[in-house]
Amino acid sequence: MKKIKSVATMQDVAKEARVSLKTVSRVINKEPNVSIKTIEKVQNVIDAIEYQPNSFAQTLARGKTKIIGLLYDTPSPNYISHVMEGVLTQCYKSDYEVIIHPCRFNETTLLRDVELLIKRTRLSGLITTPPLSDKEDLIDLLRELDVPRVLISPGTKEINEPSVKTNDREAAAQMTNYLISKGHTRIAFIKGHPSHLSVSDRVKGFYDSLSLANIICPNELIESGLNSYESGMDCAKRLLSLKERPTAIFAANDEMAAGVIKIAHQKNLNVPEDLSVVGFDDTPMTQMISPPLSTIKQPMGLMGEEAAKNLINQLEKGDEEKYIVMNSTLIIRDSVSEINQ
Amino acid sequence: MKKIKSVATMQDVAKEARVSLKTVSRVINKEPNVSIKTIEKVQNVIDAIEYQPNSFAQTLARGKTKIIGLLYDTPSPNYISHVMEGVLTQCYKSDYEVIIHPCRFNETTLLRDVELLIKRTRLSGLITTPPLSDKEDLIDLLRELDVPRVLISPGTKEINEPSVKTNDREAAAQMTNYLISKGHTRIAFIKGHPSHLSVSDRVKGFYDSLSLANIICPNELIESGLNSYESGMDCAKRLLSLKERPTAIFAANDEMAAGVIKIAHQKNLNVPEDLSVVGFDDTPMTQMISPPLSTIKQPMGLMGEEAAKNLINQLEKGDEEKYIVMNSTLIIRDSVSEINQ
DNA sequence: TTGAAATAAGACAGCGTTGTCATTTTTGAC
DNA sequence: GTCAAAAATGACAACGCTGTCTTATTTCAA
Repeated sequence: MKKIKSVATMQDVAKEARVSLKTVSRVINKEPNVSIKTIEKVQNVIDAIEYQPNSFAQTLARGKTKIIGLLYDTPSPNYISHVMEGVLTQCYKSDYEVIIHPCRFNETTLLRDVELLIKRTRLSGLITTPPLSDKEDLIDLLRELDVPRVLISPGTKEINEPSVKTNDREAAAQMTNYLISKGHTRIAFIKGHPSHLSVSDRVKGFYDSLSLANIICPNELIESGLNSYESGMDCAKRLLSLKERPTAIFAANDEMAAGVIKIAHQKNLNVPEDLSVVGFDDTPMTQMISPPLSTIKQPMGLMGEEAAKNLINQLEKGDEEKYIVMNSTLIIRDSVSEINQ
Repeated sequence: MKKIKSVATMQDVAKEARVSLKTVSRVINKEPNVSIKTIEKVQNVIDAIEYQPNSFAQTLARGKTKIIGLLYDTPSPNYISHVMEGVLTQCYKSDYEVIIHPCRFNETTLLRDVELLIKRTRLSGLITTPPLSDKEDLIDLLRELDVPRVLISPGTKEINEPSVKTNDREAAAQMTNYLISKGHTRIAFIKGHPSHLSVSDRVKGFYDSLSLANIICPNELIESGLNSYESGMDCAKRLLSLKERPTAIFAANDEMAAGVIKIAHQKNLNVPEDLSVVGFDDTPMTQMISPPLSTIKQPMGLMGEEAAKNLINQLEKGDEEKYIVMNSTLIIRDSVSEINQ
């Protein structure tokens, strides 16, 4: 059974334009040494017959792919879908395909899995999202396999890898300043999941701000959550049972902050009158709870774009490791009130 | 510069196993007419040198791809990421790649865009999500181009296309029954965005239940929202200013329901004591607002899986159009209370 | 034991590109 | 007008696999 050729090939273009295959190839890839006249001639034919290069043939002939992998492990749907959108837009512009690959941080087969993915798809570069960006054995593997990569929001500072991060520490400090400016001095902090370094590190900015203001934060005011709504409730229960209650609670993400508000209401505390609460991430839900939560917004879409841009530059121009830092911004809503004593 | 061959090729396997290229190919593709002895011999070599077929060469030789496209247009991040996960798992199992493609429903270039996507990537099948599943000119295009396809949650009943839907109508009726069973008779409904047929159609189940219970619903109790939190607030403002207020409000999605609760609180109405509210979708936020919202949960991940399964069956076994209906389930929380008069 | 049918294995061309190298054409200084 | 250098174009193999067709081997009834 003969295949019916449904789409035009380079052969067709060449014949129609009365040039060689190679010349068409040159035009398509914008290689030098083609006369303007020829370029026009060929381009006209390409447009006329709507020729689209066969990327599989290209890949085979070139010996390398134009595919970028995006690794993720159930961060919030909100986070991943925005980052993904950014990556997709950018890759689309540069003619790269994206392969989205869900992973399970804890599965023992993770490394093996990723290695197979790389071999199978021959992808040419990889973007990781938290918490995978902090998984050292994974990063080691990529380094070993010599896979160009960009890590989104790795938690560790010293990491020597191309990455895109936000200035969470500064933003957390700003938010703390804001609380202090409202008169709060007894401020609690709920840290994030220990394996989500980028989240659990947010406490640093908190300390920065406090020490600048000469406020000492007793240990009892620092809780460790697991990023979930439920864990936020648990931490809040403890914090709000303290003999001397905090007047404000800063949670390392919005879900936990929502848990705090829930418990506050259960204990008949009004937010923000009796207790100020702030979160981190600006998930859509923050506008729907009451009171609307003050929080910090990361430019997630842009981070995806920057990561892709960075990676593509590595691939095409051989640009070396680059660290990009983007700005998170304070979103002030109604969950904080002034304290006057 | 000679390329360094980093991965094994079929050639290597053939040489090592002392058979022809074609025989290796047969083993890999599980073609008949290979002796068990040979299969084992070849398989051993494959395992030993960790050979992975080059999918680009395969594709080129076979003349068709193993790629499935997933089209989406900003439904909620929650929705798309779950559906995506389902599609990915299923495709992964069957060795298909997935290309995720964001679209803009309203952009005039949409059709052109999708056509280019198809030509460029040579994808062999396509899955659409709402609201794209209802865009007739898009579906027509796919039919014209003869692209195998599965629509997720198309709104129109009569559509003659392979699809995966939920029994939203029945679920909405159940939810209404539930409200009626709690003594409510004056129940309002907030419809969804008109171009999201699957959402805006949810009102039908509402009517089904009412007429079965011989309850007449005056027009003033039917509002049209736009799926957003804000539009939910707008509708609620109107509904709660009615001379005779509804005792319960059923919103076609959770965001709008959250908007209703917000307005109720603003008007000093307690939910559920003074007003019962229910939603649709079971977004995570429903557990974090107060009170936690009763709602309807779609098996989003499974829908993605089924859609992919359905499509792959079409592609490989030539199975014809298939309509799959899945069950949505009621999630009862604390936003409804009994009425006693 | 023979021979025809069934089964197993291989040779080779092609899929649609790009890289390398060879060839032709153009350019411009003298 | 000449000729060397530069620019433009082309021929052809290769990328790694699969489809088609051919050939070798095994099976088993008579």
